Amino acid sequence: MIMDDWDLHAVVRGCNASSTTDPLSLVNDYWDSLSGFTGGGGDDINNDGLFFRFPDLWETQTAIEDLEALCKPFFQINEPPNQGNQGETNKASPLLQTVAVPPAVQQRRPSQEQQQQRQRPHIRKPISQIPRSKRKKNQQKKVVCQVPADGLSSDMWAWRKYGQKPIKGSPYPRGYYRCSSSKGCLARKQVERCRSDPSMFVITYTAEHNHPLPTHRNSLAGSTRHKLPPQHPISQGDAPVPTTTTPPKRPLSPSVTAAGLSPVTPMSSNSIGPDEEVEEEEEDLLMGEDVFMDLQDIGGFDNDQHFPVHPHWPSINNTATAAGGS
DNA sequence: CGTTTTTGACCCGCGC
DNA sequence: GCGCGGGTCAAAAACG
Repeated sequence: MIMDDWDLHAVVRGCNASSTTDPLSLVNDYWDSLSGFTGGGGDDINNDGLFFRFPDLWETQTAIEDLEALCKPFFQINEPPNQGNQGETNKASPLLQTVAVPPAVQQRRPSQEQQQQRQRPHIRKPISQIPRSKRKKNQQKKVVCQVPADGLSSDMWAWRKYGQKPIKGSPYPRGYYRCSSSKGCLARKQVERCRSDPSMFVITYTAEHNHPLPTHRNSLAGSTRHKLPPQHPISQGDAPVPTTTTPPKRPLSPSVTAAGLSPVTPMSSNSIGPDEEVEEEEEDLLMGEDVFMDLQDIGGFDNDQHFPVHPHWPSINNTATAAGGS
Protein backbone atom coordinates (compact mmCIF):
# COMPACT_ATOMS: atom_id res chain seq x y z
CA MET A 1 0.00 0.00 0.00
CA ILE A 2 1.11 3.47 -0.59
CA MET A 3 0.87 4.27 3.01
CA ASP A 4 3.76 2.04 3.72
CA ASP A 5 6.05 4.90 3.13
CA TRP A 6 4.51 6.72 5.97
CA ASP A 7 6.16 6.13 9.20
CA LEU A 8 8.15 8.02 11.69
CA HIS A 9 10.86 8.59 9.21
CA ALA A 10 8.73 11.16 7.65
CA VAL A 11 8.42 12.81 10.97
CA VAL A 12 12.07 12.76 11.63
CA ARG A 13 12.74 14.04 8.23
CA GLY A 14 10.67 17.03 8.96
CA CYS A 15 12.77 17.82 11.91
CA ASN A 16 16.04 17.16 10.27
CA ALA A 17 15.17 19.17 7.30
CA SER A 18 14.81 22.17 9.45
CA SER A 19 18.39 21.97 10.38
CA THR A 20 19.14 23.02 6.92
CA THR A 21 17.05 26.03 7.64
CA ASP A 22 15.41 25.45 4.36
CA PRO A 23 11.70 25.55 4.89
CA LEU A 24 11.18 24.73 1.30
CA SER A 25 12.61 21.35 1.78
CA LEU A 26 9.94 20.70 4.30
CA VAL A 27 7.29 21.91 2.01
CA ASN A 28 8.68 19.73 -0.65
CA ASP A 29 8.67 16.82 1.67
CA TYR A 30 5.14 17.58 2.46
CA TRP A 31 4.30 17.80 -1.15
CA ASP A 32 5.96 14.52 -1.79
CA SER A 33 3.93 13.13 0.99
CA LEU A 34 0.77 14.28 -0.59
CA SER A 35 1.43 12.28 -3.64
CA GLY A 36 1.57 9.32 -1.41
CA PHE A 37 -1.77 10.15 0.01
CA THR A 38 -3.80 10.68 -3.02
CA GLY A 39 -4.53 7.04 -3.36
CA GLY A 40 -5.12 6.51 0.27
CA GLY A 41 -8.39 5.96 1.88
CA GLY A 42 -10.16 8.97 3.19
CA ASP A 43 -12.10 6.82 5.51
CA ASP A 44 -11.23 8.38 8.72
CA ILE A 45 -12.78 7.63 11.99
CA ASN A 46 -15.24 10.39 12.08
CA ASN A 47 -16.51 10.78 8.67
CA ASP A 48 -19.93 11.75 9.72
CA GLY A 49 -21.57 13.51 12.51
CA LEU A 50 -18.53 15.22 13.76
CA PHE A 51 -18.04 18.87 13.80
CA PHE A 52 -14.46 18.89 13.06
CA ARG A 53 -12.17 16.70 11.23
CA PHE A 54 -8.80 17.04 9.76
CA PRO A 55 -8.71 18.54 6.38
CA ASP A 56 -9.14 15.94 3.80
CA LEU A 57 -5.70 14.99 2.85
CA TRP A 58 -6.87 12.89 0.05
CA GLU A 59 -8.45 15.59 -1.97
CA THR A 60 -5.43 17.60 -2.57
CA GLN A 61 -5.19 20.82 -4.41
CA THR A 62 -1.93 22.51 -4.10
CA ALA A 63 0.78 22.09 -1.62
CA ILE A 64 0.23 25.52 -0.25
CA GLU A 65 -3.47 25.11 0.00
CA ASP A 66 -3.06 21.83 1.68
CA LEU A 67 -0.57 23.23 4.04
CA GLU A 68 -2.94 25.95 5.00
CA ALA A 69 -5.81 23.58 5.23
CA LEU A 70 -3.91 21.35 7.53
CA CYS A 71 -2.72 24.16 9.65
CA LYS A 72 -6.00 25.91 9.98
CA PRO A 73 -7.64 23.67 12.46
CA PHE A 74 -4.70 23.96 14.75
CA PHE A 75 -3.63 27.46 14.11
CA GLN A 76 -6.67 29.53 13.83
CA ILE A 77 -5.03 32.65 14.89
CA ASN A 78 -7.13 35.37 16.31
CA GLU A 79 -7.29 37.77 13.53
CA PRO A 80 -9.98 39.43 11.57
CA PRO A 81 -11.14 37.16 8.85
CA ASN A 82 -10.50 39.48 6.03
CA GLN A 83 -7.30 40.75 7.35
CA GLY A 84 -4.78 39.12 5.19
CA ASN A 85 -2.19 39.03 7.83
CA GLN A 86 -0.14 36.70 5.79
CA GLY A 87 3.16 37.93 6.96
CA GLU A 88 2.54 37.23 10.56
CA THR A 89 0.59 34.15 9.94
CA ASN A 90 3.29 32.73 7.86
CA LYS A 91 5.66 33.32 10.59
CA ALA A 92 3.69 31.09 12.81
CA SER A 93 2.41 28.74 10.27
CA PRO A 94 3.77 25.34 10.79
CA LEU A 95 5.72 23.29 8.46
CA LEU A 96 4.09 20.04 8.62
CA GLN A 97 4.13 16.55 7.54
CA THR A 98 1.60 13.93 7.86
CA VAL A 99 1.89 10.38 8.81
CA ALA A 100 -0.95 8.20 7.88
CA VAL A 101 -1.98 4.78 8.80
CA PRO A 102 -3.32 1.98 6.77
CA PRO A 103 -7.06 1.93 7.23
CA ALA A 104 -6.90 -1.48 8.71
CA VAL A 105 -4.66 -0.19 11.37
CA GLN A 106 -6.69 2.89 11.92
CA GLN A 107 -9.59 0.76 12.87
CA ARG A 108 -7.55 -0.60 15.63
CA ARG A 109 -7.34 2.70 17.31
CA PRO A 110 -9.04 2.55 20.65
CA SER A 111 -12.57 3.66 20.27
CA GLN A 112 -13.94 6.47 22.27
CA GLU A 113 -15.66 4.04 24.50
CA GLN A 114 -12.50 2.21 25.08
CA GLN A 115 -10.74 5.40 25.78
CA GLN A 116 -13.27 6.42 28.34
CA GLN A 117 -13.11 3.06 29.88
CA ARG A 118 -9.46 3.50 30.35
CA GLN A 119 -9.94 6.86 31.88
CA ARG A 120 -12.27 5.71 34.54
CA PRO A 121 -11.05 6.60 37.92
CA HIS A 122 -9.36 4.18 40.18
CA ILE A 123 -6.68 1.74 39.84
CA ARG A 124 -5.57 0.45 36.59
CA LYS A 125 -7.71 -2.10 35.03
CA PRO A 126 -6.44 -5.55 34.48
CA ILE A 127 -4.53 -5.71 31.32
CA SER A 128 -7.22 -7.72 29.68
CA GLN A 129 -9.60 -4.82 29.98
CA ILE A 130 -7.28 -2.31 28.55
CA PRO A 131 -7.43 -2.37 24.81
CA ARG A 132 -4.45 -0.19 24.49
CA SER A 133 -2.61 -3.17 23.18
CA LYS A 134 -4.62 -2.97 20.04
CA ARG A 135 -2.91 0.19 19.15
CA LYS A 136 0.22 -0.08 17.16
CA LYS A 137 2.87 2.41 17.74
CA ASN A 138 3.79 4.78 15.02
CA GLN A 139 0.90 3.73 12.93
CA GLN A 140 -1.71 6.11 14.04
CA LYS A 141 -2.51 8.82 11.68
CA LYS A 142 -0.46 11.78 12.58
CA VAL A 143 -0.08 15.28 11.46
CA VAL A 144 3.33 16.57 12.18
CA CYS A 145 3.87 20.27 12.26
CA GLN A 146 7.02 22.12 12.77
CA VAL A 147 6.47 25.51 14.16
CA PRO A 148 8.60 28.26 15.49
CA ALA A 149 8.27 29.04 19.13
CA ASP A 150 5.77 31.74 18.57
CA GLY A 151 3.63 29.44 16.58
CA LEU A 152 2.92 27.18 19.45
CA SER A 153 0.38 29.25 21.21
CA SER A 154 -1.32 30.00 17.98
CA ASP A 155 -3.12 26.79 18.44
CA MET A 156 -6.68 27.64 19.28
CA TRP A 157 -7.55 24.36 20.82
CA ALA A 158 -7.46 23.92 24.51
CA TRP A 159 -4.95 21.34 25.50
CA ARG A 160 -4.35 19.74 28.78
CA LYS A 161 -1.01 18.32 29.53
CA TYR A 162 -1.16 14.78 30.75
CA GLY A 163 2.39 13.70 30.60
CA GLN A 164 5.92 14.45 29.81
CA LYS A 165 8.74 12.19 28.99
CA PRO A 166 12.38 12.59 28.28
CA ILE A 167 13.09 11.22 24.90
CA LYS A 168 16.13 9.17 24.45
CA GLY A 169 18.73 10.86 22.40
CA SER A 170 17.08 14.18 22.71
CA PRO A 171 17.97 16.76 25.28
CA TYR A 172 14.41 17.93 25.25
CA PRO A 173 11.47 16.28 26.88
CA ARG A 174 8.32 15.65 24.98
CA GLY A 175 5.09 16.94 26.32
CA TYR A 176 1.86 15.07 25.88
CA TYR A 177 -1.34 17.01 25.57
CA ARG A 178 -4.90 16.04 25.06
CA CYS A 179 -7.80 18.16 24.12
CA SER A 180 -9.54 19.51 27.15
CA SER A 181 -12.40 21.14 25.36
CA SER A 182 -14.46 18.05 25.14
CA LYS A 183 -14.31 15.07 27.35
CA GLY A 184 -14.59 12.50 24.69
CA CYS A 185 -12.25 14.20 22.34
CA LEU A 186 -9.48 11.91 21.28
CA ALA A 187 -7.32 14.61 19.88
CA ARG A 188 -3.82 14.51 21.17
CA LYS A 189 -0.76 16.43 20.61
CA GLN A 190 2.86 15.90 21.35
CA VAL A 191 5.22 18.78 21.53
CA GLU A 192 8.91 18.66 21.58
CA ARG A 193 11.73 20.78 20.49
CA CYS A 194 13.44 19.89 17.33
CA ARG A 195 16.81 18.67 18.37
CA SER A 196 18.50 19.93 15.28
CA ASP A 197 16.89 23.30 15.51
CA PRO A 198 15.95 24.17 19.05
CA SER A 199 14.19 27.25 17.93
CA MET A 200 11.63 25.07 16.27
CA PHE A 201 9.06 22.87 17.85
CA VAL A 202 7.78 19.67 16.44
CA ILE A 203 4.12 19.21 17.12
CA THR A 204 2.53 15.92 16.39
CA TYR A 205 -1.22 15.82 16.29
CA THR A 206 -2.88 12.50 16.72
CA ALA A 207 -6.51 11.66 16.30
CA GLU A 208 -9.07 14.27 15.65
CA HIS A 209 -11.26 16.65 17.48
CA ASN A 210 -14.86 15.61 17.59
CA HIS A 211 -16.15 19.01 18.50
CA PRO A 212 -16.00 22.52 17.20
CA LEU A 213 -13.25 24.86 17.98
CA PRO A 214 -13.72 26.25 21.45
CA THR A 215 -14.42 29.93 21.57
CA HIS A 216 -12.94 30.24 24.97
CA ARG A 217 -11.84 28.06 27.76
CA ASN A 218 -14.21 26.91 30.35
CA SER A 219 -11.91 27.87 33.08
CA LEU A 220 -8.49 29.22 33.42
CA ALA A 221 -7.99 27.70 36.78
CA GLY A 222 -4.68 26.04 37.01
CA SER A 223 -3.68 27.28 33.63
CA THR A 224 -1.87 30.40 34.52
CA ARG A 225 0.91 29.18 36.63
CA HIS A 226 3.54 30.94 34.69
CA LYS A 227 2.24 34.34 35.27
CA LEU A 228 4.72 35.21 37.90
CA PRO A 229 8.04 36.39 36.68
CA PRO A 230 10.49 33.63 37.26
CA GLN A 231 12.91 35.35 39.49
CA HIS A 232 14.48 32.20 40.73
CA PRO A 233 14.79 29.95 37.78
CA ILE A 234 18.18 28.89 38.82
CA SER A 235 17.19 27.52 42.12
CA GLN A 236 14.57 25.46 40.45
CA GLY A 237 16.83 24.28 37.77
CA ASP A 238 19.54 23.38 40.14
CA ALA A 239 17.37 21.63 42.55
CA PRO A 240 18.64 18.09 42.49
CA VAL A 241 15.29 16.57 42.56
CA PRO A 242 15.61 12.97 43.42
CA THR A 243 14.22 10.77 40.79
CA THR A 244 13.84 7.55 42.58
CA THR A 245 13.32 8.45 46.15
CA THR A 246 10.17 9.97 47.44
CA PRO A 247 9.26 12.97 45.46
CA PRO A 248 9.40 16.35 47.05
CA LYS A 249 5.79 17.08 46.79
CA ARG A 250 5.87 19.95 44.48
CA PRO A 251 7.58 22.91 45.93
CA LEU A 252 6.31 24.54 42.87
CA SER A 253 6.70 27.99 41.74
CA PRO A 254 5.47 29.22 38.43
CA SER A 255 8.91 28.98 37.03
CA VAL A 256 9.24 25.38 37.78
CA THR A 257 7.54 24.57 34.61
CA ALA A 258 10.18 26.17 32.59
CA ALA A 259 13.08 24.99 34.60
CA GLY A 260 11.64 21.60 35.10
CA LEU A 261 11.37 20.92 31.47
CA SER A 262 14.33 22.71 30.28
CA PRO A 263 17.24 20.59 29.45
CA VAL A 264 19.27 23.59 30.17
CA THR A 265 20.83 24.33 33.40
CA PRO A 266 19.86 27.46 35.05
CA MET A 267 18.84 30.21 32.90
CA SER A 268 21.06 33.07 33.59
CA SER A 269 19.54 36.46 33.38
CA ASN A 270 21.13 36.77 30.02
CA SER A 271 19.90 33.55 28.65
CA ILE A 272 16.92 33.53 26.47
CA GLY A 273 14.66 32.41 29.19
CA PRO A 274 13.41 35.83 30.07
CA ASP A 275 13.26 36.76 26.45
CA GLU A 276 10.96 33.96 25.74
CA GLU A 277 8.99 34.93 28.70
CA VAL A 278 8.52 38.30 27.19
CA GLU A 279 7.76 36.79 23.88
CA GLU A 280 5.15 34.71 25.51
CA GLU A 281 3.57 37.66 27.15
CA GLU A 282 3.38 39.35 23.86
CA GLU A 283 1.71 36.31 22.55
CA ASP A 284 -0.75 36.45 25.34
CA LEU A 285 -1.72 39.86 24.30
CA LEU A 286 -2.12 38.78 20.76
CA MET A 287 -4.10 35.81 21.79
CA GLY A 288 -6.39 37.69 24.05
CA GLU A 289 -4.81 36.02 27.02
CA ASP A 290 -5.76 32.64 25.81
CA VAL A 291 -2.63 30.87 26.57
CA PHE A 292 -3.19 27.37 25.45
CA MET A 293 0.23 26.13 25.94
CA ASP A 294 3.31 27.44 27.44
CA LEU A 295 6.28 26.94 25.28
CA GLN A 296 8.42 26.87 28.29
CA ASP A 297 6.78 23.63 29.04
CA ILE A 298 8.28 22.09 26.07
CA GLY A 299 11.93 22.38 26.12
CA GLY A 300 13.23 25.24 28.04
CA PHE A 301 15.67 27.66 26.70
CA ASP A 302 18.66 26.38 25.04
CA ASN A 303 19.55 28.75 22.36
CA ASP A 304 22.73 29.50 24.10
CA GLN A 305 23.87 26.16 22.94
CA HIS A 306 24.52 24.33 26.11
CA PHE A 307 22.61 21.15 26.56
CA PRO A 308 23.18 20.00 30.04
CA VAL A 309 21.30 17.19 31.49
CA HIS A 310 17.92 17.90 32.80
CA PRO A 311 18.17 18.44 36.50
CA HIS A 312 15.47 15.92 37.01
CA TRP A 313 17.08 13.37 34.85
CA PRO A 314 20.14 11.81 36.28
CA SER A 315 20.95 10.89 32.78
CA ILE A 316 18.82 10.41 29.79
CA ASN A 317 20.73 7.29 29.10
CA ASN A 318 20.02 6.07 32.53
CA THR A 319 17.04 4.49 31.05
CA ALA A 320 16.18 1.71 33.36
CA THR A 321 14.84 4.06 35.92
CA ALA A 322 14.38 7.11 33.84
CA ALA A 323 12.10 5.30 31.53
CA GLY A 324 9.95 4.29 34.37
CA GLY A 325 9.53 7.76 35.57
CA SER A 326 9.23 10.80 33.50
C1' DC B 1 -14.88 23.91 43.24
C1' DG B 2 -13.27 22.95 38.83
C1' DT B 3 -9.45 22.92 36.20
C1' DT B 4 -4.53 22.34 35.09
C1' DT B 5 0.25 20.90 35.85
C1' DT B 6 3.57 17.87 37.70
C1' DT B 7 5.53 13.49 38.07
C1' DG B 8 6.25 8.62 39.50
C1' DA B 9 4.37 4.42 38.15
C1' DC B 10 2.41 1.48 35.02
C1' DC B 11 1.60 -0.67 30.58
C1' DC B 12 2.75 -2.25 26.12
C1' DG B 13 4.92 -2.30 21.44
C1' DC B 14 8.98 -3.40 19.40
C1' DG B 15 13.72 -4.68 18.59
C1' DC B 16 17.17 -7.87 19.77
C1' DG C 1 11.66 -14.11 26.14
C1' DC C 2 13.60 -9.95 27.74
C1' DG C 3 14.54 -5.25 28.16
C1' DC C 4 14.15 -0.64 26.43
C1' DG C 5 11.65 3.24 25.34
C1' DG C 6 7.52 5.66 24.60
C1' DG C 7 2.71 6.68 25.85
C1' DT C 8 -0.70 7.05 29.46
C1' DC C 9 -2.64 7.04 34.10
C1' DA C 10 -3.69 9.13 38.28
C1' DA C 11 -2.65 11.26 42.81
C1' DA C 12 -1.24 15.45 44.68
C1' DA C 13 -0.73 20.19 44.52
C1' DA C 14 -1.55 24.74 42.55
C1' DC C 15 -4.40 28.21 40.73
C1' DG C 16 -8.44 31.43 39.96
